[in-house]
Amino acid sequence: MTCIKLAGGTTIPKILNSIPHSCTQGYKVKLTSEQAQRYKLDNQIGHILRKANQRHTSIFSNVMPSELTPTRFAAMAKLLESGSLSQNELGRATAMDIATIKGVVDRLRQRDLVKSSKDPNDARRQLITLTAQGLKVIQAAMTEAVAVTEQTVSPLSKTEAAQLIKLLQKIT
Amino acid sequence: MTCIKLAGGTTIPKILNSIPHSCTQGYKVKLTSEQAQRYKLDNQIGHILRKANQRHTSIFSNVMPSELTPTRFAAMAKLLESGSLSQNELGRATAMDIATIKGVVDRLRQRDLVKSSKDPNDARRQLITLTAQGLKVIQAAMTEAVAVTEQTVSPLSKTEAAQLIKLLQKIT
DNA sequence: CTTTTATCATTAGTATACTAATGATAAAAG
DNA sequence: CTTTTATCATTAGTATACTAATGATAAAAG
Repeated sequence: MTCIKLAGGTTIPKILNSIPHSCTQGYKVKLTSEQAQRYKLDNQIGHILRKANQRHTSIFSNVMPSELTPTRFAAMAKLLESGSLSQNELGRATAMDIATIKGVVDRLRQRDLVKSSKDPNDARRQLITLTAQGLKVIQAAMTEAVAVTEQTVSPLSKTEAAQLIKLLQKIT
Repeated sequence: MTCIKLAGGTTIPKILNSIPHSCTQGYKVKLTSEQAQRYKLDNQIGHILRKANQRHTSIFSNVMPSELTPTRFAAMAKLLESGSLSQNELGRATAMDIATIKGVVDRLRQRDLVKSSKDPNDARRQLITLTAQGLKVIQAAMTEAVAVTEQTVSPLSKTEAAQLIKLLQKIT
């Protein structure tokens, strides 16, 4: 990359000069050399995470039936794992806040994949349960989920895929 | 994990038994042993990606001024890198589809961080440009972005962080 | 030049994903 | 038992993130 030298010895990418004239009035470069290194958006962890997530979601929707989204799958998979849970418990178990899990559960209910009932032991709680149809759907989806994961990590070797999962879990 | 044995030699986690009675009518286990291995939601790459992304977004909003979100930052950082771009070009450069980038640009315009003008050479295009204030904001934000990245990968060693970025880029 | 195709941007609709405020109920503290 | 605190769920609001349809304009094909 072509760089230019600033007073003080700091260099920044040349491309900075391409910002429009109207914006450069009183423009003062305050980037440290470290920042100049990290400058590229495409090397920022957040941006890459977002893009990786995007690709996974795309694979998911190609492989899975249209009634299932990643969050709906997560909620149903967790219900299969754990049995009935209150709505908030299900949210915590799938990393969704109370407002998000409510929307997900509402849409699953609309499609008759889960049902909710009052907890007899706690009047505050809605117990969320898989319906018979929901059970069928999530069982079939578990098979496809394997394919989604495989396709997502297909650019990686088995060792790399395991390494990636390990590292991601550390920053979660 | 406690497991139970099925006809055919396949085992599944015991916890499967905790699904409600109403759902187990006619229940047939169809999981392969491979699926039983991959069963846990928390080992699925998609789920971990989603959670890692969640943590990053949370760090971002703690560190950055409230007027900036990850996508707004990405759009403005790209404008700083590349100068004026058409709305669609900016979307492609930041991995946002046309509808998403429109919303982001609209909100940046509302806050007077970017402005748009007709491209004199192509009547279809809106040229998006940083405003003077937008330039100030994104420059200050670049400093903070370093902190966001550092905090996000803080559970990792430098080697691990570099490794993670390399692997993520491969599946993007 | 005219027709076809591609690109650009907008709009309506659906689905996450969060904050903040609210009211109901349960658990803990006194 | 009564007060305080915590938990549960709902609601309104804002912000990504996508699909699909639409109309305007530009580029390519004929």
